[in-house]
Amino acid sequence: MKIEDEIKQSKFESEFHKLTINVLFSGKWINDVMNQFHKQFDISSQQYNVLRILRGQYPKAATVNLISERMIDRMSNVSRLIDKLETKGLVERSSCKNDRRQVDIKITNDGLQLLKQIDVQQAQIMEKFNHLTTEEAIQLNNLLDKFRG
Amino acid sequence: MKIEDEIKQSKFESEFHKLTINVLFSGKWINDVMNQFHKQFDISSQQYNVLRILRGQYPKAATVNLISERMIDRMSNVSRLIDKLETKGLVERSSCKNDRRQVDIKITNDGLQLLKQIDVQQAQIMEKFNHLTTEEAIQLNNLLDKFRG
DNA sequence: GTACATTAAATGTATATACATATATTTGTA
DNA sequence: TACAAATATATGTATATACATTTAATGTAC
Repeated sequence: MKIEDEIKQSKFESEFHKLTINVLFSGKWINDVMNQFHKQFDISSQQYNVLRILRGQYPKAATVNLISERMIDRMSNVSRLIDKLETKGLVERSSCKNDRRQVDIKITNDGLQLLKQIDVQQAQIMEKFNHLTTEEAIQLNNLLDKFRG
Repeated sequence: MKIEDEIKQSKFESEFHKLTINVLFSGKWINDVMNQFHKQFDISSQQYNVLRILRGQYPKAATVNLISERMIDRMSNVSRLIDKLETKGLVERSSCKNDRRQVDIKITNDGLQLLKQIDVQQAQIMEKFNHLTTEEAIQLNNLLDKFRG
């Protein structure tokens, strides 16, 4: 569906103005899709993002800082996200020996299990959302990178 | 900057998975840029979006429903956004004669003035952010529309 | 070693958001 | 007409987010 129709606006000041709105809208759209999907697993998309980062480090631990740097949403409050995940038993904290300011965060077996469970369904659902060829996806990735400068 | 570097992730499951993250990231990125910019005018990007919609209708009034349909972020609580704008004297509410359930919302002169003031600076700033040719912008708009399906 | 700046993480707080529910009005229909 | 269903907006509430501040540990200059 064209962005003009999505937000019922027929005219834009320029192709670039339209693009700004299109990027904003598409970001929110995919964010909603993901949030909706993750809800059934009782985690937010941000929490999912943290779990993915921790699995990427596994079996090494990660620090709050490392997680922040790799998150899609930089503004997130990682400490409190970790609180939530810790309460659910999906991650565990332990103080870092080398630098006692830091906190080592590791994904638990339960966390890894949950991700595995999500992976399967996510792959299926993402299939349905993929309306682009690989060529087009590459092109879109490159244009978005260039858009941000 | 490539998305790989933005979130320090070198590998993605597929070009499409990377794309999902790229769209999410780019949306949040432009959202942050806009929020930061609008802050100096003491309004949020959502409030700005509402003002733009109201200017588009001017001198006609708009209803809460019409605004909702045209907003970039559909999930917004338009009633409370209008509260904020009304307090600042940028919009005014009046009950609709034809249908007393509806509320007529109109941008005030102060609201129009503020938008005019924002327009000038926004155009300048957006210039700096435009790293694409018109051809590329058109292409990116089309690919995003196709991405959402 | 002491003093001061820097860094890592956590916390406080105000505002924003998501989602359910309430209130008022209108519409459709028996 | 009466009464249920639908619609438009507003409100209640729990959670999330943005941003400033705090606490603790480390690094650095003297």
